[in-house]
Amino acid sequence: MKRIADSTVRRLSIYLRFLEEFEGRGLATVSSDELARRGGTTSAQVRKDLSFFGSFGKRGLGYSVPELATALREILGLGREWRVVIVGAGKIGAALAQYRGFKQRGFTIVAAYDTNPDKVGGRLDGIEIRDIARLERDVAADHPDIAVLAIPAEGAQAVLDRLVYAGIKAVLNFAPMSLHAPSDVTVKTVNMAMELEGLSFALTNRE
Amino acid sequence: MKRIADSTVRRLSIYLRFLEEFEGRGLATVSSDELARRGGTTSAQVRKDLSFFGSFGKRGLGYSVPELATALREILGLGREWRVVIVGAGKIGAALAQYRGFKQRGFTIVAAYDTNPDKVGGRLDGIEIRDIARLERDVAADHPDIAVLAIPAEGAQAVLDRLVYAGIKAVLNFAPMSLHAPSDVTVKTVNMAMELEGLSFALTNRE
DNA sequence: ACATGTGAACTGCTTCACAGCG
DNA sequence: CGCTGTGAAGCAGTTCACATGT
Repeated sequence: MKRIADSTVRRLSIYLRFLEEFEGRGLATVSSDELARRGGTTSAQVRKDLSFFGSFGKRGLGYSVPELATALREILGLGREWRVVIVGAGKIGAALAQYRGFKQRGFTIVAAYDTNPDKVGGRLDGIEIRDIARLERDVAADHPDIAVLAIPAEGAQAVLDRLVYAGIKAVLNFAPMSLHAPSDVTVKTVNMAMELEGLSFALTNRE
Repeated sequence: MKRIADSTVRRLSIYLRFLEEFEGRGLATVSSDELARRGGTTSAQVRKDLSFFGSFGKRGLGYSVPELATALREILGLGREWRVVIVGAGKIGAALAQYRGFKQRGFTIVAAYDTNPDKVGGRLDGIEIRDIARLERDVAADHPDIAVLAIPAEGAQAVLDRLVYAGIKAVLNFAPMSLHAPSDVTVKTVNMAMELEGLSFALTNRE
């Protein structure tokens, strides 16, 4: 398959969110223009994004809401359950563990890991907190699909290396750090510090 | 000033993080190549990024670590304190309130807001939780610089509108929602659901 | 008539490659 | 000589505009 831009995938997520809202309201069809207005983009962009994957609309009419929603779920790989482990049972890990958006979209948290002996054996919103020493063994045995890194910057690269070695192919990183991984491993970093500095820059440099 | 790409600003944040690490280790100079390797980019990119703001290096030698760090802090507007309010005292709000990276970089949380009467009057890591009804009045009186939205998707646009009306110019949004604001208001959205779907897509569509 | 699907044009970010300077 | 700073070239993502199908 042709390489798809990151920005395109992100917009597909947005479109899907609106389509689900429309599904809930029982709307039958939607136009690229309507999706664009909601998502803060253009109708041409919407059509181009979809065109990478096929033709989902009817000329003169628009898109069938349920059909397009189904197609997008298929494209985004949301038809199946993804098994997620959270590494780090601190505040961020805890916030993630109880985040309802996970389950809702087919992401099941199967375990959490921490170094702190006081936390190990406890639970995070019902999820077992295990000793991080077991990380490799568990990953090799359970084959989770995605790991979420919710640990301080210092240890992040080392834990990522261990996860990669154990066979993990997708990582969501909350440590404020650039991480390096082989090209067959996808790493997405969410960095609050960076976003705040972006706001600081915007506030400082406007005419 | 010439318009600076978002990607450039994000990389400046990354460079600054490395420079601070180097400062701590007492290194005197660094080359664009070194910064590039650490940050997962190219030396040409590093030099181009910096070139938008001036000439900070010495040919044949590289950059003075403390000088470049100072310059970047200046560029990013980190020389001053930014006053932040958090809207939403749930799990995400709580995780943010105790996040040490804020204070460390000059972002001071001055207040938190919530609708829940059980929470109002309480504290979040020492920060007072106020009734959200006071939002406009407080913003008008205290002039915080940045608002962090840590509330469910449903109410997010309405609260953003109130913040904009009250005069806020920078918002960090954690609600899984596309938000619309006037062009003089900078909104950065951190959307975990979207990132997870990006990972799902990557796992699904690789050859 | 209306809205999609898509080549072509455009815009802007990244990479190249080398002149310039310490 | 080594590394920066920067025009020029290359490339990728966005926008345009219109032919196409209903």
